Amino acid sequence: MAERRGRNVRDVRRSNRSLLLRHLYFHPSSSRLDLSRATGLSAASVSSVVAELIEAQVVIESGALESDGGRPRILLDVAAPRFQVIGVDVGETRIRVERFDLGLTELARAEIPMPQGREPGRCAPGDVVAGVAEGLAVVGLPDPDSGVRVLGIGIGVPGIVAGRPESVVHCQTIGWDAVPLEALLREVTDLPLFIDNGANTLGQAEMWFGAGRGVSDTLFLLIGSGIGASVMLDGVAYRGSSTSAGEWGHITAAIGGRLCRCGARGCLEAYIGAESIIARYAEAAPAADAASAASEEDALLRILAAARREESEQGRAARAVLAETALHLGVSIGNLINLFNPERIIIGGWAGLLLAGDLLPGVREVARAHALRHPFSKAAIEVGRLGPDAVALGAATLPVARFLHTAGVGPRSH
Amino acid sequence: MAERRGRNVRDVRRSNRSLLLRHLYFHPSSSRLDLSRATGLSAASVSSVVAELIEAQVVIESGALESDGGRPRILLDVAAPRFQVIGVDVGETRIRVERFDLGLTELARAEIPMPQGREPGRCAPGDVVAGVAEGLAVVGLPDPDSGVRVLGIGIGVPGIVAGRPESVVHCQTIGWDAVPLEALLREVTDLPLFIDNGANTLGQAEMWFGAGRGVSDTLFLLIGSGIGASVMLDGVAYRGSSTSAGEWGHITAAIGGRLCRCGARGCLEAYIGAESIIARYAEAAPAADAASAASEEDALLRILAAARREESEQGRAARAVLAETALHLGVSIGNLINLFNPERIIIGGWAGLLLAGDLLPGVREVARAHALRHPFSKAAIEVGRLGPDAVALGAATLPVARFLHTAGVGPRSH
DNA sequence: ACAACTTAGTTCGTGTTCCGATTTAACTTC
DNA sequence: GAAGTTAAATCGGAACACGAACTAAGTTGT
Repeated sequence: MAERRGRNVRDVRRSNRSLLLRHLYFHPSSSRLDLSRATGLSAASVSSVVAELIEAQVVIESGALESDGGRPRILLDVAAPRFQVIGVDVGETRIRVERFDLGLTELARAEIPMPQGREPGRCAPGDVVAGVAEGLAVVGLPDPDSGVRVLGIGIGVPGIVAGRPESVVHCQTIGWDAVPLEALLREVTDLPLFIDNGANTLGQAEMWFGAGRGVSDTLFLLIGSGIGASVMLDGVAYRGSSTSAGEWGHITAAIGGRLCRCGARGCLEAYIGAESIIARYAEAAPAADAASAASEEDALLRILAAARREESEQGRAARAVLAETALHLGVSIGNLINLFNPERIIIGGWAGLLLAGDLLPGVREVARAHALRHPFSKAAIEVGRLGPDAVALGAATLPVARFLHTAGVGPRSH
Repeated sequence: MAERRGRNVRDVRRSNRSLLLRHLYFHPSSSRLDLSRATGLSAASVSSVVAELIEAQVVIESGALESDGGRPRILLDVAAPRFQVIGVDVGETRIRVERFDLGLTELARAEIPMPQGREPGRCAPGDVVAGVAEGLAVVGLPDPDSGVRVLGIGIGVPGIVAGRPESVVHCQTIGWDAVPLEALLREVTDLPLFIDNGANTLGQAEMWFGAGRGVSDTLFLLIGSGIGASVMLDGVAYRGSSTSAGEWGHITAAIGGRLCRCGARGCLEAYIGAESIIARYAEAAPAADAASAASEEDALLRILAAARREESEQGRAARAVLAETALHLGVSIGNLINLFNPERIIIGGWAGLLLAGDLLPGVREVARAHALRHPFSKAAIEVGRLGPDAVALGAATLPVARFLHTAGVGPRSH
């Protein structure tokens, strides 16, 4: 128990350097005095650490503020253009690769469709690696002579990421069992790799730039074709003892209930995921036109539209299916509130964003009825702000987070 | 985000002092060299810090090890007899108060029955305060001239403990809403108070001295008349944003299901708690003798015995009720494994310990069938080792934990 | 126009702290 | 009793944050 190592006097500097850099990253254009006040460090210490960061070209003086009666403040900023990161979103149907600068301004992007194998929803690890390699080639790298350093590649995948130090990916729904993705990808790149669950990376993006800003205990619910969740405790993703925490999709919502694509019965995903909503509607209203939809997104939009048509048979069927979805989502959110006592619950994913418009009030009410009063009153249930395409953005935050943590003195080739 | 304060060079000393003291507490009779090796601190630093702790009379030299060819090791120990703590278990039917030394060796105990009010299961806050005061008087305090310092009183209560800095207790089942227990108790004692949920304190006891030793991510499930849980992440209780995390009893196990004593329908407690088991058996086998049992414990024992009688009507009813209980417990454990990815799940509480003998294999199997393969394979489902009476012991760990954290330099009257 | 303010940032001396090297302490073994 | 061995203490050096004093770079008032 409590086997943390003893602290060194140099750890103090490391910790303070990282603290100042993080503050500067999330509060751009601060002066040294701002930093001093925000962190509690003395002005002398801030001066000293900032000088070091400027010396290392991690921070730059970016201007000065108009004076109001004294010496003007010199504004500091992270030297965002000098560092770049790459974010990858491995989806079941396509791979998206984006290149960003340190400030996560997008510089280039590529989208590679996945070859659909014999069985739908199954993709070979080799195809994913090839797709990532192709995407990396398209987005390119900065000119090696420019002095720009690429910090690493963050990758969001639709499965459980386990194993240390080499990441291994499990995903029952697409048939991956202990795929050594990190080792496979190392064949196509030398850059540091940061692999995480896609729900986690999307949640991370919302924490940094979306509905989770400044909140520490947050649950991010990703509702797409299937569903997943990311548990953010104390501002960072909680991973559990073997990095698979937050597997929300396959908790049992109804014993002996509907068959799920994972093979079990009564999984929550079989009531909330878009695939299941579409299937349930097709069962309830066989004559409906949803089957002819071009995509899942299109099909879900048609169901939402049908639900608004008062008198038709299909309207009744659509309303029943959506009501069942809202009921299960609300109950599950109530349960999560009791278990985790979060400050905020964020609903995201492409289906979640589509559904939230019509369903959110009902979901809130069901959650209220099924949660204890006290924790419910502290939990805000909100909709994600970033859209479903932020998985790559969130993945790119992973190398950035490492950089901020090490304050640029990590393993560098310098 | 990340608004931690800057670190000081004196924080290093504080942190190392606490680290060494904690190590010494959990690994008694270590030498300075043992400490150095275990913490990574240099021998010089260990010497210096230990000298300080000895000077402060927090640590003593307690002997020497036989030499094996060189200077013998001097053994160090925490000066346990110089410090005492008090643990209180506030139950629905009785209050237990125990006095311990720092090593949590019991020195005195008292058990005060609670006056049963008009409605069963409702107890007035005033009665609790009076009961605690009476218990404190019985266990007494050390002689003021002895130099023994009492670090504080830890209190485990059956409800949600919220509020800072003054603890306020909510409990829907016994009718407490925002009871300012800390303020009320301050009327009867001047000692520092540490109030927490009883499931948390019992879980804490298991973490320090029972089935959770050395494990960091653990869920402790308390099954008594009602049920509760304690979520231990990274070795300490996770409390959520407003300290009510782990409210496992009133998550919804079946939508529109059995009526729970909290007023909602389908709560897990209505399927797993001893009160519900007894009620369900009484419904299924009205002729049974369980109703005449002297206590809930007695009633549950009779149901377990009935279930073992092959051919009787009552045996079938008992088996059906217990099977339903095992099913819901297993499903819920499977869900918790998916969500939290714990290293260990510990079943405790008086009813949990009684049930585990017969039900555990079935519960494990159900959990396996309802959890994802990967996280299930990492989670051990075990039975608590400390018995149900360790709530007071666990409560007493709270002031001890604070003492170890501050290494004896906290707010002292010295 | 120039002194008097005002605010931002730097420099410097001081006190803590950990650490490596060396020394001292306390044994055993030959 | 000399040599060897292991444990612990001591000492000087380096890293660090901090407070106080100081410098820099403006505005304001007369």
